[in-house]
Amino acid sequence: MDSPEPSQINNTPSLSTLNPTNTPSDESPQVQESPFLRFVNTLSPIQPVKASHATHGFLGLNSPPLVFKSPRISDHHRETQCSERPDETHLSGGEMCQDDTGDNCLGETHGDLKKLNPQQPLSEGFTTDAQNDVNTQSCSPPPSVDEYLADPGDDQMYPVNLEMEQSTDAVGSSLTESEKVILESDRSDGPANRAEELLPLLEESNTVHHERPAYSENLAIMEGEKDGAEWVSQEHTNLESSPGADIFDKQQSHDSLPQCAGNDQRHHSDCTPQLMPDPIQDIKEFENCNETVSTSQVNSENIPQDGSEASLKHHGIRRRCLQFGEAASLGSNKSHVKLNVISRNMNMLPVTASKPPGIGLHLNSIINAVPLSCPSSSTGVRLSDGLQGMHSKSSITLHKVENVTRSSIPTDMDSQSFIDTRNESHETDASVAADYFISESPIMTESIDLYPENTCDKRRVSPTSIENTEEFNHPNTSKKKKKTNTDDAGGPKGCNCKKSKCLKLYCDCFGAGLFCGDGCACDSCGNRVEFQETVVETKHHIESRNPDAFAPKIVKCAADVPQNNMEDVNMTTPASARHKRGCNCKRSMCTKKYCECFQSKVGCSSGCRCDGCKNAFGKREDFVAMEHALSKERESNIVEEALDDKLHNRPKMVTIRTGLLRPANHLSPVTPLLQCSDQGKQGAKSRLASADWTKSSKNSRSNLAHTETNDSQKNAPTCASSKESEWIDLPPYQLSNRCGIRQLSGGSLRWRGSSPITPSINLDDEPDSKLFDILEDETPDILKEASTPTKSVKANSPLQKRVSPPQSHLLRIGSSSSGGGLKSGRKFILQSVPSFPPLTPCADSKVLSTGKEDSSNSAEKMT
DNA sequence: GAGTTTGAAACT
DNA sequence: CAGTTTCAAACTC
Repeated sequence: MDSPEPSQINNTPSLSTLNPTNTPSDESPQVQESPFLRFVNTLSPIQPVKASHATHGFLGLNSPPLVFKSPRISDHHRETQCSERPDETHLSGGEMCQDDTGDNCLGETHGDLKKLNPQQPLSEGFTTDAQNDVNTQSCSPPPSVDEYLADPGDDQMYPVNLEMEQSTDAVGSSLTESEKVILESDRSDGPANRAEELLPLLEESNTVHHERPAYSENLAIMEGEKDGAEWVSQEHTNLESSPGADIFDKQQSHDSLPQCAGNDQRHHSDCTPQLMPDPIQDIKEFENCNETVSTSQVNSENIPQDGSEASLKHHGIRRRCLQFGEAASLGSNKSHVKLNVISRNMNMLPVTASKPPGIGLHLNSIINAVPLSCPSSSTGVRLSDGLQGMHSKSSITLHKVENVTRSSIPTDMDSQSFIDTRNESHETDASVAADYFISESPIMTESIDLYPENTCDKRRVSPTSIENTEEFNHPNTSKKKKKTNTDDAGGPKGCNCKKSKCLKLYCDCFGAGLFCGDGCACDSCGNRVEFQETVVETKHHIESRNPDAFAPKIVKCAADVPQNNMEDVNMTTPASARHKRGCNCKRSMCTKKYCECFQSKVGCSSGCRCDGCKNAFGKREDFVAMEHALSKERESNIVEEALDDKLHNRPKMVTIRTGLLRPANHLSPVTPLLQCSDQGKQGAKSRLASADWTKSSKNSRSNLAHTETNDSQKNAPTCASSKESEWIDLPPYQLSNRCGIRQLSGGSLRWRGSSPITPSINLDDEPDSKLFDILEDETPDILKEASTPTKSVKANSPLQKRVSPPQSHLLRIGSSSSGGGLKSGRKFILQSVPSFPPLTPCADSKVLSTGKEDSSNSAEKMT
C-alpha cells in the first residue's frame, strides 16, 4: 500500500527476496539496493515481515482491483493480508503451508478469500501432483468467480506470487521466521483484521452479510471460546504450520494440498450460485468438502492434511459464501460451526453437521432461532433480514440452493440447521424447556450439549437426533410423510400439501421460504424451482398483504416484551423469545403443537390470544398479570380469614368427597379447600377463570406464607362454575392449587401433578384430566415421595377425595424453613375448613357443608 | 393408515 | 375487524 506501484514493478523480483530479508543473508542485491528494504532490515525482525507485507502490499497494488473492490479495507488490513499471502505463497510455493492460508483465510474474511483464488492456482501450479493439476483444471473457477471474488489484480498477483514462491523455496529457513511473525501478527491482528474486513465486506454485498452473521453467530455461540475456537483451530493449524512443525506440516500440507486445492476450486467454481448451472452438484461438493474437513480432522491420520484441507476448504467455503451470498453464508456458518466444534471436540459432529443441505431448511429455523439466542441472533436476524430484504432474486437463489440441498441431501439440512439452531440458547426456558427437551429429545448428542436445542422449527433437529427424538416422542406413531414433516423428524421436513399447491403459508416449505423437495409428499406442488416465477409472484402477493409473512415467527422478546416481574418471579414466561404474532389457541391450551408458540418452544406472550394458556414454556403474560392482581386481593382476604380463624380457633381439617362435592356442572371441586377458601372471590368467573386459577395458585402460596396453619383452606382458588371456564379453569385451577410448586419451581408442568390431590381428582373435562394424568405421570419421584406423608390423604375411590395440604404449602414451608422442600417430612394436618360463604354460586354451599362434614369425618384419616 | 382435532391462513 | 372457510399439521385411534 505504502509503496506505490513502481516499487512493485521493480519488486516483483525482489519480492521473492523480501523474505530472505528476514534472514541476515540477503542474497538478492536488489533488495539491498532499495532504501526501503534497508530500512526494513534495520528494523526489528518482525518489521521485516511487515516490510514484506508492504511488499506484498505492492503485490496487492499490482492488483488495484483489491483496493477498489474493498476500498474500506484499511491499509493495515491489506498489509496483513498481503503479508499473509506472500508467506502463504511461500509455504505453498515451496512446500505449501496451506494451514497458514487456511488460517488466515479463516481468521480473515473475504479479502482473504479473494486472495485465495490466486493462492489456489499458485498452489496448483506449484504442486507437482498430477491430481492437483487435474483438480485444478477441472476445478478451474469459472469466469464468474472473478466477477465475484477475484480481483482483476489477482491474476497479476499470481505471477508475482509464483516468483515469490520460487525465491522462497530457495530461502529455506527464513520462511520459518516470517511465518512466525505472520502467525503472531495474524493472531494478534487476526480479530482486528476480521473486524475490519468484515465491516467492509458486509457492506459490500449481501453475501457478505450472510457470511458475517454466520461468523458472528459462531462467535456468539461459542462465546469467547468459540470465537477463539475458530482462532484456535486456525491457530492450531497455524501452529502446525508454524515453524516448529513447519517441516512436518509443509510436507503433509504439500501432500494434501493438491486435494485441497482441487476442492477449493471446486468449491470455488461451485460457489457461484448464479453461475452454478447445477446447484445440487455444488452443494454436494460443498458437502463433501465439509465432510472431508470434519472427517479428516476426526481421523488422526488425516489430521495434518486436515488442517490444510480444512483451511483450504474453509477458504472454499468462504468463497462460496461470498459468491453465493445467502447460501454461502449458511455454508459459512456451517463451516464455522464445524470448525468450532472440531476445535472443541475432534470427534463430535457427525458428518451431517457439515452438510449444506441444511441451508434451505434451516434458514427459517435459523432465523427463528437466532433471535432467540442472543449470540446467534445476529446471524439469524441477518439471514432473515437478508431473506426478507431480498425477495426477488436473492431469495430465489436461496430457494434454489435450499431446494437442491433438500432434495439432494435432506439429512444434511437438518444437521446443519440443527447445529445452528442449537446455538440458540433459551436459558430462560429453564426447567420447563429442560423438561421438554428431556422428554422430547431424549437423545441429546454431544452436539446437543454444545448447542442446547431449542428448536423453534421443525426443521432443526439433526438427523440422528431426529430419529431418536421421533422414536422417543412418537415411538409408535407411524406418520408416513407426516412423520418426515414432523419437527421431531427435524430432517428435511417435507410438506404434505394436497390442495394448496404448496403456494400458501399453510405449506411449511413455502412458509419457510423454501422450495419443496424430494422429502415432500405434496400434490401438484407449485413450490418448486421450476416454478420460481410463480413462487416469487405468490410470495410477493402474500407479502403485499403481510410483509412479515415470511419473516421469522419467533422473535427475541427481550426488548419487545415488557418484562413482567410476575413473569420473572413465576418463571412462567421465559423472556427469551416470543412468537411474533402469538397464538390463538382455544382448546389446546397451548400445550400441544397446534400452538405455534408451544411448537416453537417459546412462551406465550401478551400478543397471544389463547384461552387457558398453559404453555409450558411460558404462560401468557396477561394471565400472569391477572393472576398477580387477583392474588394480591386474595392474599389480603386470606390473611383476614386466617386471622379470623385464629381468633375463633377454628379447626381446619378438611376431608372432601369429591363425588359429593362435585357439582353437576363440573364444578370440579377440585378441592374442597378451594371452594372454601375462595371467599367471595367468585366474582371472577368465566373467562377470568384461567386467570383465576393462576391467581388461586398464588393465593394459596400467599396464604401459606401468611398462615402456615391455615393451609389448604385458603389455598383454594375460586372455582369457576361457568361452563366456559370448565375446561379452562379446572386444570389450571387444580394445578395451581395442588401445587404452588409449579410456579415456585418455575412453572414446569411436572410439578403440577406432584400434589397428592391431583391423582384423586376426577375431571369431567377430558383434556384436563388427560393433562392431569400426564402431569401426574410426570411428577418426579421425589415429589411423590415428598407427598407420601399426605398419601394417606389420597382417596382410592374416585368419589372420595381427601384433600391434603397442597404441595405448594409443603414446598413453600419446607423451602422457606429448611430449604429441604418436600423432603422436610413435615406433616400437615388438614384442618377443617371454616365455613365460608360459597365461593361459587353453584355448589359452594354444598361444598362447604359437605366439606365440613367430610372433613370432620375424615379428619382422622387425614393425618 | 384412516380419521379427527386443531388452529393458522385465507377468504368474505 | 369479525366471522367463516380452507387447509394442513398434529393428534388419536
